[in-house]
Amino acid sequence: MRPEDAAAIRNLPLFRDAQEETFGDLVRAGFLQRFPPGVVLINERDPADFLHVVVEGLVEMFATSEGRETTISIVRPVGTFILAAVLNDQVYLQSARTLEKSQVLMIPAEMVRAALGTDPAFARAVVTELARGYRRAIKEVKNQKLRSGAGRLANWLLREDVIQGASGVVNLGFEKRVLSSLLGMTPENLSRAFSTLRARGVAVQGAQVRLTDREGLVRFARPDLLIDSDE
Amino acid sequence: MRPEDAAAIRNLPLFRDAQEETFGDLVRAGFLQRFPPGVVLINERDPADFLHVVVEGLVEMFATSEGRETTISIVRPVGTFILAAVLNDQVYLQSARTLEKSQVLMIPAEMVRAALGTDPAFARAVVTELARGYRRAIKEVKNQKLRSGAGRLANWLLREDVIQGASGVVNLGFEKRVLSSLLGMTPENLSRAFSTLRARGVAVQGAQVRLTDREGLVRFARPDLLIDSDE
DNA sequence: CGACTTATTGATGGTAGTCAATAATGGTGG
DNA sequence: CCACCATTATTGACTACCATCAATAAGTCG
Repeated sequence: MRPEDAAAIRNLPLFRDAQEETFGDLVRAGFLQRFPPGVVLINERDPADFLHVVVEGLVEMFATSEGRETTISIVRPVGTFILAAVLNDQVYLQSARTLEKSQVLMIPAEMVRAALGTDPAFARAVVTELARGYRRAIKEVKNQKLRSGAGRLANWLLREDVIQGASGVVNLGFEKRVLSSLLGMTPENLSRAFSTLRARGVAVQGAQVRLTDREGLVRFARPDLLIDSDE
Repeated sequence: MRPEDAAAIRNLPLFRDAQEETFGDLVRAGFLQRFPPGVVLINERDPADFLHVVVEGLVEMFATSEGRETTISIVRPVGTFILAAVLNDQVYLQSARTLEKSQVLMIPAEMVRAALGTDPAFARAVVTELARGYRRAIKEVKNQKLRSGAGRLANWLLREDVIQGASGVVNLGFEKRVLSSLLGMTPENLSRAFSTLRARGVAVQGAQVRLTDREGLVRFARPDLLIDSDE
């Protein structure tokens, strides 16, 4: 692992306050692996063997049931996934696949659970991280139950614009097919939702989306801190 | 508080492994209050001041945005709510109101956070409980995104039947209006979903639902362990 | 370049939301 | 206990949103 990657992981909220020894143990026990795009890293229903940290690339968390599939979230560097399953020693609820060439650190679940007992600061960080994930999931339930497809897209665009520097140009980091699944609609419907937003100053050109009327889009989207904010 | 109530709370996964002292501190610092039906106990957007334990009665967790409202979950005795907001010292994402005459133990958030640091067993239980809540929320996202209204109703009925003793008779514990909101549809649509399920042996009579063709209902509902199971 | 995947657009059907009217239910006060 | 009233539940008609199917266009990658 490159030193700057180790530093980035160390700086994650989950590891920032951990003791040096705890962090060292976890990273030493972990495997850093490289994967090409499109590789399934974990399968729902499998027992949770590793905590995963996306060091580089892009990972899609998705779930299936009865032949249908939906994207739950996108994990960018440096982010972790499936902490909950690891902690309670359960099966994964979600599958994960790489969307790009990616580098993933895999830490044995047993090590994570052990560290919980020996490092109170780490335990506290785990609590914070879990609570954050829980609240994110509740927000997503609200997003799905209280908004239409176009509303979800509009709010996603506004949020993504801020994340990318509020330049008014959003770069979709992945295929529209994936975005549609993340937003809970079909690809066809996403196209139509984009058309609907054209009147609100949303101009799509390939993977680039220009927001030319932020005010108007906000009026339409009606962002809600209790759904769209990070905290 | 009646001794049997204290015992029931002590037996909650969240408190079962806590030290006697921790548990005593928390309960002594708490207020046990009685509320009539329809009282709003907490409001989304308010800072999280208390961890709530439903000792008796029934509490609806719900959320609003832009004039729309949806039920997120129903908390029965003995269950807790809004642990995540309490732990991270944040505002509530959900509101809570009593559906029946209820008795609620309110434990100051500060006490809970303090106990986290002094009682490792309690901290471990908090981690488990948070992970459980997180996974429940992810399952609800899957339920909403992967299933139709009638599918959600069918699976809810099957699950509720098991909870109530698998007698084939489900007693709705609250108004259909609330159930419809919990399942993510309008009351009118819930009525129609019940009609749809009549062909699958679902007979509604007021608050009682008789399942006369469990096999057929299962074939229609296609329950999924990764959505419908408790763990 | 050519084959394959992804994106868009149109046509159509189904699922769900809204509005309105009526029936059933439940709580309250007499 | 009953009558009354307010709320809830159901049903119908209509509309809006979304999924599916199909065809074409646009990218992408070997």
